[in-house]
Amino acid sequence: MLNRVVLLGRLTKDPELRYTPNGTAVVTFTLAVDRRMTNQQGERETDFLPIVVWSKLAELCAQYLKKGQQAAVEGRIQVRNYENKEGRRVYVTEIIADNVQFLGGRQGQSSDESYSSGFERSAGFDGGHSRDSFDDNPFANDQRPIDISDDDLPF
Amino acid sequence: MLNRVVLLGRLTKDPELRYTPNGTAVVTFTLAVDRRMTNQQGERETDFLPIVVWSKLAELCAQYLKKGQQAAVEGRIQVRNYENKEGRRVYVTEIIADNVQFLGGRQGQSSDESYSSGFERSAGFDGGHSRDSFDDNPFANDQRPIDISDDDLPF
Amino acid sequence: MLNRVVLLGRLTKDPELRYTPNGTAVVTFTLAVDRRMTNQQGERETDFLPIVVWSKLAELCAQYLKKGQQAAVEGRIQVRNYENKEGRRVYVTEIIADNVQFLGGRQGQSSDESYSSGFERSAGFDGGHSRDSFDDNPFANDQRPIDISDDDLPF
Amino acid sequence: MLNRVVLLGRLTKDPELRYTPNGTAVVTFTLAVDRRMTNQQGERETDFLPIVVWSKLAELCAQYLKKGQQAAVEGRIQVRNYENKEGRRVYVTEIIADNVQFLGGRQGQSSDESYSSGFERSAGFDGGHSRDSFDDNPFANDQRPIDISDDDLPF
DNA sequence: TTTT
DNA sequence: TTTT
Repeated sequence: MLNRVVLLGRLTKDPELRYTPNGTAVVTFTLAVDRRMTNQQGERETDFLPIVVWSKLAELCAQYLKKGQQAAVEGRIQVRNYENKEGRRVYVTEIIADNVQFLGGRQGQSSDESYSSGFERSAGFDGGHSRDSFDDNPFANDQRPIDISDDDLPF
Repeated sequence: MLNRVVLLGRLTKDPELRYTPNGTAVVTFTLAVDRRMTNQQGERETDFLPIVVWSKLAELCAQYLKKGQQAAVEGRIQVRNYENKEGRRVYVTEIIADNVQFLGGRQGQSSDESYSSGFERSAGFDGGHSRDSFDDNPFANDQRPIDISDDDLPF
Repeated sequence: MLNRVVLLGRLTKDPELRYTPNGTAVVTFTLAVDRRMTNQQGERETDFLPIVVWSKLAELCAQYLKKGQQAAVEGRIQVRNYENKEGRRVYVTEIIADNVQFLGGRQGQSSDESYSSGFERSAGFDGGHSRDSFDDNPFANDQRPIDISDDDLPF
Repeated sequence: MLNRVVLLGRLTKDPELRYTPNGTAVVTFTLAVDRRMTNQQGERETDFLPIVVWSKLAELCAQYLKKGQQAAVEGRIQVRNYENKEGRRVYVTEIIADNVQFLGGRQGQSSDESYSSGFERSAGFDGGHSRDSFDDNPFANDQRPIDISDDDLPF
């Protein structure tokens, strides 16, 4: 009915660009959004929110956004679910963006850093964690199998 | 930094009111929000979004909102995580509401229905389902142990 | 860049449907939106916000919305300006809606009331007021000459 | 009831800081927000939206925001009206902000430029225009008499 | 697991 | 100029 989200934060990594079998572009990235209020211990916490962008805008994001850069994201919250290898239904909450504004990157942005973030990514997000443990992590949307169905298209 | 959500939908059940050890009220409910677009099969899908409301507003929600009623909810998206009994970290995405507007209920609202939904609630939300299967469900926020910590307070 | 508005309020009158020379539908109405806080005198004030809707959605609004009904409106703020008959530039702030949700009408809604509001409308909105006094009123968007230009189309 | 706005744009001038008789800070500035769509002539238009910020946040804005800088603004739309010297009621639409995020300034930001924008301001916003013509301009909120009433406080 |  |  009415489902609108506006976020401002920073990319935790370079965006991941993929294509559906039909050739539609999809980009995913995580936006680190600081909370305005500090917690009881006086620390500022951060929410890590998974963003999904489709089509032309996806390609623009892949081209212009990099790890550490600020972005404003507008879209809607959506819940996707799938069955993991243990036969459990896993629910994933994502923001499907229809407007992304690229804001200035971080100050000392060197191409080195960009490269290294590319490397981190190809080396695997998941580090020493087992694949399974991520499957139940709703933010591990970058880990899901490459076969994005064209059913996921939001239009 | 900037994290704003506005939703319009219907309650899937009566809200659940609880209190922290310190006596702060918390209400949780699920909002069924229809998507604007139909999917490839021409069906209109629905997102079920977990809402959390604190303090005075929580008590107003518990008092005035009932299963099936429409509500407009304004707040922010937040991610909570905890360890389930299998030692896995489970992530839960919720909307922490700071403004809830009560819109007209459904037409043929009989007190019977209200009563029965009240009964369901006091009888336990979880019914015949196993505890485990809920633990990895990010929307199963009502299933988490009764001991809501005062650390969860968003102010 | 990013310009998003979400409102919840009531129509002060039936919507006004018009067509551009090209045949595109435009609907305008005013949404009465109560403020959450009361003022220093303890009164609850209301903002009267001019809404503009184009195309198919305009026709749906004209068909389903009536004076007194609640609506949720999503869109963007826009400023239009024109020259009045005294040669002064007049600025008008409006919300260009791209999503309107029709919420329940007022309780005792009789067809009589609908009829009478329809009558008021066809009898002329402007009543005994002079044309001039409206021209400098930014909310008098319904008073502007019937010749809506196709340049006003937001797409 | 529900009235939420989120904007992303650039300051057209340095913010104007003033104080109510009671000593509460108010800052006003205009945010230039580009439209996403170009018009029929293929030009990208811009909306100039008047922002008002109160209290502590006002002082932070005065301190950190400068002409040309990007800001994300969250708040609500409000309509104020007053009588101009000709006895006409003038309506002013403003965004009352309750969250302002300071984003990177423009590239070559020299203190010179800041100074010059300060100068422009003290020289008068109004340039060669007559006072009267501004009075009917809803964006001329910086021109209104210095006597901001404490009644304008939004809390 | 779900609302109309 | 206004809605409940």
